[in-house]
Amino acid sequence: MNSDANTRRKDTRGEISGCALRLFAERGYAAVSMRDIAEAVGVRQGAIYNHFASKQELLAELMTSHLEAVLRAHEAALAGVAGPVARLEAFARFHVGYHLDYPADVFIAYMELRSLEPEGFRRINAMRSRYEGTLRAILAEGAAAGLFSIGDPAVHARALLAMLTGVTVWYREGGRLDRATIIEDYVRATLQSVGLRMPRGGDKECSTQP
Amino acid sequence: MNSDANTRRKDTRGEISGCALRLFAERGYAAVSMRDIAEAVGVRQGAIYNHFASKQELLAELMTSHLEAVLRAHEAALAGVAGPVARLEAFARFHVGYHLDYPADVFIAYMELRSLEPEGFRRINAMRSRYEGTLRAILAEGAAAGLFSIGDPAVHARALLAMLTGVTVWYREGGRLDRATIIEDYVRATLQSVGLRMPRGGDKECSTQP
DNA sequence: TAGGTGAATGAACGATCGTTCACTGGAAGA
DNA sequence: TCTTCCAGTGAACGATCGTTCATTCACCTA
Repeated sequence: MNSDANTRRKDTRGEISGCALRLFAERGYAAVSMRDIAEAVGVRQGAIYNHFASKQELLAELMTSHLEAVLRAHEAALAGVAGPVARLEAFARFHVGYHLDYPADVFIAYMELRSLEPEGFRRINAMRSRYEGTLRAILAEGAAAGLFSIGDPAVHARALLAMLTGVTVWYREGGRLDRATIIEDYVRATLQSVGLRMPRGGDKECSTQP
Repeated sequence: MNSDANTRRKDTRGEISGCALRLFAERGYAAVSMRDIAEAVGVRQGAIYNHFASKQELLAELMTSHLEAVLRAHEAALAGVAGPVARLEAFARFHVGYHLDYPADVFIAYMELRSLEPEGFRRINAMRSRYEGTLRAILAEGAAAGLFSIGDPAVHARALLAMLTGVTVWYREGGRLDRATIIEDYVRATLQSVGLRMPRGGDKECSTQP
């Protein structure tokens, strides 16, 4: 029963993170109290402070670990992919897929930046800028090579990030459309937005067939 | 001095709306207190209740009047415009332009839906759905006519709305790019995203010139 | 000039906020 | 078996929350 004990061993810290993540995403940082989080975990409010120094640190921790995971996964997804077109497609595919898998993490990282106090804001905003910068670089490279037809690369990068991230706002598991279809739609919109035609021929191109 | 008196006559209700709008947009509904709003207006907190029944009603009022204005302006912008391509361009041009003019209103209407209590939520969400529906109809019509190359029209509509609305997140007056340039970039991205090439020839097409 | 009216005040309310802390209980190491 | 020690408790703190209300004030009408 030793491994069982290890498996079942309560991971209060992890549960606090998970519940706080969900609640912050649902209602917003300011609208969630430490008592709400404690109740969701199944402890009293004092217990949280055995694991996190403050509500603010809890938020910063959630955002930091999320952004570190995003940057790691993002670098892995683009590693070895060469050329602006292929890299843009890989970026879009990764971004939407990751956001479908971790909607709450992403939503918080985008929405609650303003809830961070200056120090945490600077650190976490720098990580976000790094991510945005890689997309901007792809777009600038493609435009310089004459492959993309876009206006300002920085504007287009922000436009695409907003579009791709927006999937978290409406997507719900078990809805009308499956994950793969949604990703393909967003990838298509992304590639076409820079003036490309579809990556591959016209399979499943038709939009009106049921 | 009569007209002067009328002109200078204090419009406390209007000032409360304006300050609340700005503060809600900056910090979020839950993070702004009635005392914060009162201080911004220059009155004590009790005075607000002479004009609004509650904080919740104040939020609902802001969102309702904004959405009514958007729907009115949107219908005017699309009136008489025929054909999916022209209508899509008009939609994108209107949406970005309006959002550049009223970023705080728009930001609140998108972000604070979850802060509304059930009744207000239903009413205001219905208005938002109406707006989204007109874009979805344009896309479906264009796809059915074989003009647009898109996946699911509902997905693409949400993708475009997220992209176009995202301009409010980063745009600041007096920045590097002027209003007209930004609008053109977003219009181009929108039209190209459905598989169209640029609306008009190649003037100011180059993306790398300074 | 007297009376009426709507807006602003400022103190107060009960509730809830983030946070602290002396304590308790139970499992791990000696 | 005894000791140690961390995690959890539950009450309490000062502050702040949305809201109320008796009162005061300034202005319009008659």
